[in-house]
Amino acid sequence: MTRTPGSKKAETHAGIVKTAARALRRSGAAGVAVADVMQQAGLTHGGFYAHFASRDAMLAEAAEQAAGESLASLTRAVERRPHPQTPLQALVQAYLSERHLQTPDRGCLLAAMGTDLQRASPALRQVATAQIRQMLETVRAQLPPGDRAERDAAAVMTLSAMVGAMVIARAVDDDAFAAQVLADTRERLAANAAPP
Amino acid sequence: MTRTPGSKKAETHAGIVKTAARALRRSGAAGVAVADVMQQAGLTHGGFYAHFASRDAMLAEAAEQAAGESLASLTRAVERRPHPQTPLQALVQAYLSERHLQTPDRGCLLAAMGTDLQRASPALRQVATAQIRQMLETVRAQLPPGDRAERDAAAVMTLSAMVGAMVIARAVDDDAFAAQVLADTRERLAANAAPP
DNA sequence: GTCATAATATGATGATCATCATATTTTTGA
DNA sequence: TCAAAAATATGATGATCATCATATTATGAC
Repeated sequence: MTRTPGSKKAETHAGIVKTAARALRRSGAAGVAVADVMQQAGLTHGGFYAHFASRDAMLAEAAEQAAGESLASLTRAVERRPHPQTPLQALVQAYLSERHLQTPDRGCLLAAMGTDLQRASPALRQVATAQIRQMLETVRAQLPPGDRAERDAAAVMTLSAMVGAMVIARAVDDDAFAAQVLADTRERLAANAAPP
Repeated sequence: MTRTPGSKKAETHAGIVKTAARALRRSGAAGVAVADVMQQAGLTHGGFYAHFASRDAMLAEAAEQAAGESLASLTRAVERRPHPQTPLQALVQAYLSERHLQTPDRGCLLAAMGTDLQRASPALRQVATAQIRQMLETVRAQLPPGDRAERDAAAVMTLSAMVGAMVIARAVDDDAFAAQVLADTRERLAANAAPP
């Protein structure tokens, strides 16, 4: 009835979701093929519907996994920041880094497939909405003090700029231009955060 | 040999491109089907390859059309701004408007399918890169004076925030939240632009 | 070790889609 | 008006893909 102890199914399921979370960021929502994900997870396509009600359901789980991973990675970057850096600087630098630019499949879901969400299934959008709220909360927690509305607005603007800059940097076919977009946005966000 | 005067082919071609420019923003790069575009343009699918070497080639032309349309619309908004508004305010308000939120197929290409570009054909990326440079130039032209590097950086940050905010606002499944994201970003960008 | 059952694999099925070959219609120059 | 050329339509073809039906294999209780 409930899950037998020692059952392997949950592990297999989690493996598929992890694989799908990478695929979703590498290929976008429309680019994820059920059979490909199963193969990359070391399985064949047939067992898929023993794990998910539909491809959409898998994508929703994958999105949650992906967003969780990248939020954890940002939090880690803030915790392990080198001494002179403020928490906000650490967060912004980690997000707008060369490393993040080059590894979409390990990074932020929004930067990888954010524009697919406006066309996505309700389940996927719901997951994404919750994750966006969490990201905003994480950014807000690093901001200097101020009244509530002001901090909220600053968090929204900061997250928007981070996401937009990464979308643009990944879109262009000129590496130097991409690097400049990231550098300029990092610099201006830092300037905003610390007005001396 | 060259185009006969009075030939209708160029008009038909332009019509297909215009239709495709809408479809590209409505459905994303992966969602545009050749036969659908042709039908929406009032034609059948068979003639397609008399107009384009491939689907990719059509998408590249469509992207150029789309970006041109939306840049023109932004420029118009700046020119026709009501009196007390600065040019930058007019631009930001037009971009981060409820109207733009609701009509992706008439708006900014980046907000509609920006995250597809990292996976797009070289031809499409090249068009997109050129259009991003033009958008940056347009933003820069509205900024208050300052040295060159400073204005460039401010333009990059402003465009990034505009694009990111629209991507986020369209992604979420909560209208009030979406409106708040736009409002907060508008407010903070205005504050940045006019530091008294 | 054996058997019931859970988990996974094999192998369709029908739909969608880009592309192309060929036929038909429209246009144009005389 | 009429035929050559241009433009568009009709109708494959083969590929990809989500989903499902059925067969096979692995697992754990006894």
